[in-house]
Amino acid sequence: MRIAGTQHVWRSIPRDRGTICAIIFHSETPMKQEFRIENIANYVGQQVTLKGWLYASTRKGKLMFLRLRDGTGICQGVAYQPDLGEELFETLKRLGQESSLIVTGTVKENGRAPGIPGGYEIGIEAVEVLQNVEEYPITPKEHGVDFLMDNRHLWLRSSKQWAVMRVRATIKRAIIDFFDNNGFINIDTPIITPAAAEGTSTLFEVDYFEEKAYLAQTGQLYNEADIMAFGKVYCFGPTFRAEKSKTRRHLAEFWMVEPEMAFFDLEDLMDFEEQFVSYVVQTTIEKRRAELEFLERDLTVLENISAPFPRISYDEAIERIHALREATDDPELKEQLAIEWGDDFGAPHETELTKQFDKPVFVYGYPSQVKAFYMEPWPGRPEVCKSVDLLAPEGYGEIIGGSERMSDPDLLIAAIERHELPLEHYQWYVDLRQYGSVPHSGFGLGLERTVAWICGIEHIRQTIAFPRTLNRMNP
RNA sequence: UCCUCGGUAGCUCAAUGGCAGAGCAUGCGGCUGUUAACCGCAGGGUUGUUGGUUCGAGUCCAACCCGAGGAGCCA
Repeated sequence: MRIAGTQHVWRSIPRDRGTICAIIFHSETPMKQEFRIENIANYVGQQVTLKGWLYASTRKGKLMFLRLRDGTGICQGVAYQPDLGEELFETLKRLGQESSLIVTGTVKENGRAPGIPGGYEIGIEAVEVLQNVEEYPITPKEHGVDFLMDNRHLWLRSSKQWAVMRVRATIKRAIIDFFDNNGFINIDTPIITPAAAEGTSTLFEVDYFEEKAYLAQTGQLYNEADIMAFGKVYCFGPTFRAEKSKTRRHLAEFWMVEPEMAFFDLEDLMDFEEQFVSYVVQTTIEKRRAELEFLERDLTVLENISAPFPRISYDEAIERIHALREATDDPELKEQLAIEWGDDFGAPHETELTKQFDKPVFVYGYPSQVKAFYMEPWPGRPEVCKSVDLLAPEGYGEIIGGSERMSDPDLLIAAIERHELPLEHYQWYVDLRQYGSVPHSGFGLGLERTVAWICGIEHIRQTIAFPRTLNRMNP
């Protein structure tokens, strides 16, 4: 992990008296200072060189406005024919959208100038055209989803998609920082696994040297082994679900961060989760305000996200949904909200429930029958488990699922048998309860759902560069 | 897997069963403060596929293909 403004350079040293060593060099200026649009405010009055692409252009006679991208932002370039000369101005006039170019000019402050961040423009003095583009498919007009997804490799250049990916990267970084700064160690868990880890979802099958194997749906079970060695761990990687699900919050391949903590009970887990989510949201607002504002996200809603979050039991949630169902006059909603104790929540239940809160809400103590086999039973209520989901507000639904894990080996074996899972594949997992078992808890947070919520965007497919959905694997 | 909607120019969409259209994009021309600019001219079509009804099908019927929204399932 690189820290801002620093760089670690590994230089291997030749063998010297039988030892191999390495020296870490530390420097304040990792790279030659290059102009970047995101830092344009620091360059007012200076001549800069912008290496990038033409995002859009418009002109009015001998005056021309070019919207330029360099990967870090968008800024306006202004070209005036009498200053530039006829030949260069003609060249600019003929540039198509997404032409690659190197522009030299002087930065000026101007409130009228659009961009991210806006308010600055470059008075163009010279241009080197690397490639002039004839006809770029994505025009600055409306397009359909199918077309845009077919052109996802180009769509990523569009400013909204670009802004979402910038926010995503920051969220991911904030997640990693939070764990690294709170005593966690990052351990990678396997992607190829011999059996369904949770026994609850459909998996992608792969051929593993002529033996059946599956793409991982979670790293959690391995995390449980890891905490007995390291105390607190997290894994953060791709996760695969083969459900033929077709909704705005489902991907076949998505990224999940899963922390696991030894000597942690359900109460500790909720305390920890609300600190974690608050940190991620506040850090993202701080570092990506321009992008979130460009996405027209209501930041007052996000600024309110701080611990503590409301906590309700599954029993209370069911009562609230029953009351909502009584109160509504909409027959369709009445139908959708039908639920009995013991059922899992569907999307409409979560949506209506979370509308009652302006922060994420914990729902704890789900019926064991709707949850994975490894969750600790509630003391005195064996039909309920020590699970907790965190539901995001504004209808974004479950972003975290977690629980206290079973710590008793006999209970665990019984649960594995009850779920008809192959015990031989779980023997190592049972071992963890036989050699120094401790109470422990953990959770999984879906990165894309979190990005969708923080960015305030409709569909999860726009929160990952190249989404894998039921009907799409290309590009 | 189920329900609903859609597929016409590169893109977004029109077209009572009767000549295949517009805007954007592209090319050419005009304009000194544009924000998806504006004005004029030009080129651009196997109407998703197959079959059927009809004097005549983009339009009606059937099957299939592809996509979208939702449900279930899931984080």
